[in-house]
Amino acid sequence: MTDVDTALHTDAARPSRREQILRAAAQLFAERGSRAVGVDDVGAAVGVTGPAIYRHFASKDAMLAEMLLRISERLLAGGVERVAAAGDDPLAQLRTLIAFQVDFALDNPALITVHDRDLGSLPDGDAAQVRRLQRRYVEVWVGVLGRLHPSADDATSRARAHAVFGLINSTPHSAGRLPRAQMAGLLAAMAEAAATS
Amino acid sequence: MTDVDTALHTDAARPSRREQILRAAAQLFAERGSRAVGVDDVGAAVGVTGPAIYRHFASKDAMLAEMLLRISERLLAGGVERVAAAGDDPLAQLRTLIAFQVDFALDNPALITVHDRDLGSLPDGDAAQVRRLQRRYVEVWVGVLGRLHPSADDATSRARAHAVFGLINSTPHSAGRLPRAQMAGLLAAMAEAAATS
DNA sequence: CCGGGACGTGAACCGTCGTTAACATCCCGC
DNA sequence: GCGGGATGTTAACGACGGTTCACGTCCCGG
Repeated sequence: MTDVDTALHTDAARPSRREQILRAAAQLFAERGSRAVGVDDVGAAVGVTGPAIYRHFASKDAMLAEMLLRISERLLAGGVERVAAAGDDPLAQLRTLIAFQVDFALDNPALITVHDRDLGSLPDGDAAQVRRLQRRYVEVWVGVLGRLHPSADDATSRARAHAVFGLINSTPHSAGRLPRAQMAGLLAAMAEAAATS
Repeated sequence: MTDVDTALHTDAARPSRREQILRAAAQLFAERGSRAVGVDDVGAAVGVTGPAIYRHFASKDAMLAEMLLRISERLLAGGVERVAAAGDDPLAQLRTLIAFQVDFALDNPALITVHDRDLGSLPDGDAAQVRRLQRRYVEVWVGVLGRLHPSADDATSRARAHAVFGLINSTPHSAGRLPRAQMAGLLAAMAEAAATS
């Protein structure tokens, strides 16, 4: 299909418009919150007027939806892949999961912020889909944490997982103040200590 | 001053209106985000029409401002007080800080959520004041963490503090699934492990 | 008992913002 | 080189939401 061709061309090859828009929007949404950012602001950020956006997205909500869906999919896919590649040792799996999440959080503090702040301003359908993906990602962690703490029930493992997410996803609050490598090491060490405690 | 008298009377004695409104607003803001909540919604939540709110608050922003200021002040005051009461041992200080923050996070998940999601939708002046209070609270933690890790610089301690906040403040994401005492124990243990790692 | 302040109400005002419409422009393939 | 699709622009529409207004009611102190 020419559809797919075009899509591949525009989406991947050149980082063109649509992608620029998504990136700029992510930045703005993270800074001010999606509801506080106007279509005109997003347009201006890529050197275009507001309504021009509707050539690339059906609506503002659709923009936010695609953004959140991508993040959730990336996290889930990455998590599954890392765990699978880590062999059978739960501790090794935990370490690779932590490293993965830390990298993501350091590379995309803006996405982290938007991800859990603006989920609520999403149309019900999309919100549900994002939540499904999030839940599956959490379950990956729950599995690993469960094997690491055989006596703990799933509810405890889930709470532990959320706590570790909170720890690692603190990057938007403490960003840039520390060299990346140092920050990565610190977060990884803290996360592992917390997860195995 | 009659001012103070009245304030004390209305604010403390009876949990009347103004207070009801603040509580209801906190709940709604936490669920949907302050910008997605209309004045009418807040009014309806306390059995009153929208405009009635302007008998108690100068504006919607003023409501949010008072909410965030109170939280920040409560945290700072509580933190300072606990540390002072804990003697000289940095580990004892850390433990009491953690217990304090865990209690707060478990008692007020809604406030936690609003606190760092809606700070951005605050008039510049109020936002700055809230940030000042936050900073001072963080500094309390930084002091303790610094004494606990003598070789670490302040930037590291600050990052550590934010990470621990993220860990403990994960309560809105994993609320209610675990009995409170169990959740408190889990979070405290994880936080201590992370902070001392 | 009566005058005023606290508290509410419904209606109207007005700015903001997402979205659409009508109209250009540019460029690529036939 | 010509027609059409992709991409933008400006202007306008319509809804929503914060805020104000004019008007009631209730109650309490002199």
